[in-house]
Amino acid sequence: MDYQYLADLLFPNVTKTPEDMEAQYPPRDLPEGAKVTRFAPSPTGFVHFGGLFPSTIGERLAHQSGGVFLLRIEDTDAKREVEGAAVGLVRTLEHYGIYFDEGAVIGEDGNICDKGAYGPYKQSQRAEIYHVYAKQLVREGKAYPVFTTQAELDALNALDKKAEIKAKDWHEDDGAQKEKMLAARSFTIEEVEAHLAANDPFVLRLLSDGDPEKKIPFTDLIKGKLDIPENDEDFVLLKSDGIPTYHFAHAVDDHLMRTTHVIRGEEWLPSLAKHLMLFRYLGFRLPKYMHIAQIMRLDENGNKKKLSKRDMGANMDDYSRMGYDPACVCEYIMTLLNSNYEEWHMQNPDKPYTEFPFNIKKMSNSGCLFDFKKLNDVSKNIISRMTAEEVYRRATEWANEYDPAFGKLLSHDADYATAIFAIGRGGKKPRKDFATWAEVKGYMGFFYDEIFTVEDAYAEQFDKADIKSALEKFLASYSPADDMNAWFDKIKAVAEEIGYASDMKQYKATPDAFRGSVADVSMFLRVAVTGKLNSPDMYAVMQVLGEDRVRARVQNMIETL
RNA sequence: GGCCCCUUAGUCAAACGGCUAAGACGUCGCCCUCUCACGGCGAAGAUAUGGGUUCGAUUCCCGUAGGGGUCACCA
Repeated sequence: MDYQYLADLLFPNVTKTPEDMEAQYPPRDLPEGAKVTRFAPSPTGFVHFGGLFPSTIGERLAHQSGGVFLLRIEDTDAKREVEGAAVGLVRTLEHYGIYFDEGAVIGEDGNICDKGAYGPYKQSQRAEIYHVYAKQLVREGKAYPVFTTQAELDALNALDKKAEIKAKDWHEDDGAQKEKMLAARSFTIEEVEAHLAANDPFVLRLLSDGDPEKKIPFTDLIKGKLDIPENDEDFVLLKSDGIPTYHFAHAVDDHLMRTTHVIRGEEWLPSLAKHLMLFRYLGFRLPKYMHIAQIMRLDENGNKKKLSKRDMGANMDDYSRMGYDPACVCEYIMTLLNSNYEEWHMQNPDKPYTEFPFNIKKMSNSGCLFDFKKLNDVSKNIISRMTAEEVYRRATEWANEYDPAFGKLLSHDADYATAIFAIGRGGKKPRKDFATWAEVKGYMGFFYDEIFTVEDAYAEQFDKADIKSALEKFLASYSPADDMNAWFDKIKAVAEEIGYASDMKQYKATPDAFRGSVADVSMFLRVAVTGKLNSPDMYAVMQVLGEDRVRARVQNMIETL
């Protein structure tokens, strides 16, 4: 067979050569050891929690080494593409502090556009480039066309692929599949000419020379040494619309974009053999690979399952809705990514995670379960270290979007709100009251008369006459000018006046000698003033609330009893 | 089913082949304390399993089991 002739027949318009491509996309001029990484999502929806892992790793490795981190949009499947998804992806990644040096960025018109010399960065715009290499492979007898009629193609597209595959009985189908593949390899130039004349579409398949009995030694940066069986499948390179499959695009793009480290999920491990063959056929130098373990969830039977789109916690936008601060999510991701991160963070509590020396060797090779409890703990710690102003700003931002009524209350008096957030903040042992901005309202909503309420039931467990008399006595002596000790001495005095113990040690030793204790008196005040059974320090609460509100609420309680 | 990956407490995990197998989250108890939160102290809890190699195995090798992934003109 005259492969040069076949190549010209199939790709008459391709005049450029791989050498031209090499000249157009030369090796990058970067310092020794600089890594070029990329995030390459397909624009089929939102950013998945699992997607934040490879992108965080890529970002860290590139920027830590003085390299380049780029975004490539893998939109080779027009059928699955979701309108506007690419823009959404970029915005969400930005929300989590992930920025790209190069690739697809959001332009001034709000649409995706290119930045950098190695583009285009949308695969759908790179058809010409792929065809150069496709033609080269045909010319070398390493790839061949398989024709179908338009009618057959339409029928194929109409099938629900996933459902069809699921129903398939693999071991019975295997042999037939193979025979079909081998049959497709034999064709004549005349047949090709006839098909082309009839305008029949074709796919381009790789002509595999592999033997799966033979194993290729391979080292993955995370998984370690692996033995990969050679690929023996004539897989599709170009689909009938001329757009490449993932495999072909991966080889061409990552070579021409000069990617040094390919970071992707371990679900790609089974197709690695295809990629090894492609890089060999194309004469490309193989990049380093990092196949990262999947994030798992528990299914109803208690088994681990890959965290997938529909699962709780999969959509990164959900975290915003739930009120998780992006900084907290990033922190949690770092703890999962590098096992020594937490130790480092304890030693460097004030440094941002970008200063942490990210280490590929410290990455886990097995999939971990997503743990909200741990996320909450990490979040509480981070928020507890923020200043009151910062907490106010972020909580208000969140509320304005997801709870506008509460957002309005917060915004109405910034100083008041900030004073509330300042309670118990700062110092070595700050309060850790909330892990999400959504919890803020429940914690401090009582400071606002608009949403302040008292559950009647709270007073039921005490003697109403005692409560009333304690509150009245409190009002008689209360002065906002008192310092904390003076304030508490007055509470103790009230306790004694109504026959309650003012000394807790004494009360605990002989509880039967008293009707109650100063703790109970404090509780009367707490219920009256906060409407809750627990609250931050009552002195601090009253100071922030101010005399008018305190008196009004206590008075109201007295009248209600 | 074939192929591939994985396996240390409930979860995340540390341990050049070498002390009583770290630490964090969670759980429970005690202390501190005007309640809560914080903090302090403590407890329970793990090398899936069977063989080998070795003076010695969580670590290396083989088998078994379990879990996961993948097998498209999807990525």
